[in-house]
Amino acid sequence: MQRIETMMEEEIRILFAKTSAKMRKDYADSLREVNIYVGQDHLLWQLWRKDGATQTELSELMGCEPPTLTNMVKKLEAYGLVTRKKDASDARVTRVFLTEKGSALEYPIEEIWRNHQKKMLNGISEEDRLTLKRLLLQIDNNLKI
Amino acid sequence: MQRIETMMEEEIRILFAKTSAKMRKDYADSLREVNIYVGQDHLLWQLWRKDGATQTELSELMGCEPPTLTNMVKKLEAYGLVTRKKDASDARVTRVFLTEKGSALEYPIEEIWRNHQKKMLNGISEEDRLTLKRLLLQIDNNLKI
DNA sequence: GCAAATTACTTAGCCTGCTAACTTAACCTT
DNA sequence: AAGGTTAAGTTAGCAGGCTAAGTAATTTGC
Repeated sequence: MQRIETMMEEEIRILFAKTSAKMRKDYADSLREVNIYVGQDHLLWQLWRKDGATQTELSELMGCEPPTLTNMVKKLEAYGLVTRKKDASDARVTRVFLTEKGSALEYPIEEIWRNHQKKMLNGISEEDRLTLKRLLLQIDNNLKI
Repeated sequence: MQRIETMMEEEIRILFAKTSAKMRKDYADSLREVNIYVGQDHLLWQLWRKDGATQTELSELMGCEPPTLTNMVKKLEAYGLVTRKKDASDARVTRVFLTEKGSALEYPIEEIWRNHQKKMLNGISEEDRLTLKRLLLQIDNNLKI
């Protein structure tokens, strides 16, 4: 009994890691069409919702550490998708703005999202989707602290 | 209607990415206790099951690309956890073996796994665990090809 | 039996992502 | 107003992970 449960937990852990890695890989392939890497779309998404956000705001929204954001912004700046401007009222703060090229990616990337979601959730009922969502939230919550 | 479904899919996609990133992070913290990085435990695990596996076998079992494996093995070799030996019958093949230090990590790392699984699945019923497993398998399968 | 194709692995060069340690600017606090 | 603390970013250095291109050994196919 105990043995079976332990085995199942192991399988879930491994399955979870395996599935999320595969999702990421599959997604990376799609994003290559628009010359973007996984994670960068997330940053752009935040800017589509709030252009001119500060780097601290962005790293909090994205759930990543400040150095990760610094690097990513630098790269997107090198690609010509965003620009950085120092905040007028607080010289410590840097705000990130979309360029025209960065804004133009919104629709193509949303299209990639839609396709990816459709592919990933194919054949899964509405009820199961709700359950999956609930379980993910619970796991997410279990990992707090 | 359509709008709601689209939003939910977006949330699942984002939630999934968020939760798996958090799992990885939380897990990385635990593994730091034994001076190991996420992914390296997976390689060691394969060797505990099959010491002396070839690199191609390992990269297939782990679902990663050969260069990823080359790098990881190199690092574990530098740490003194594994050694590499050329195969006698086929000079192209490299086999990976555990050192004593590498074997010794089996129990501590299994303990970390158990704790992590317990924490992650806390409060989730047996039925829900089965559902989660089924959904993960389905998503995994959807992403094939 | 020898050239061509395949296999196993490596190298180089990107990327995300992390921690630790640092800089600079702003804010308290006495 | 000087000195310490906090806050926002950066730099350096290390991981995993990828693709593209290269090397060397083994098969295959004529």
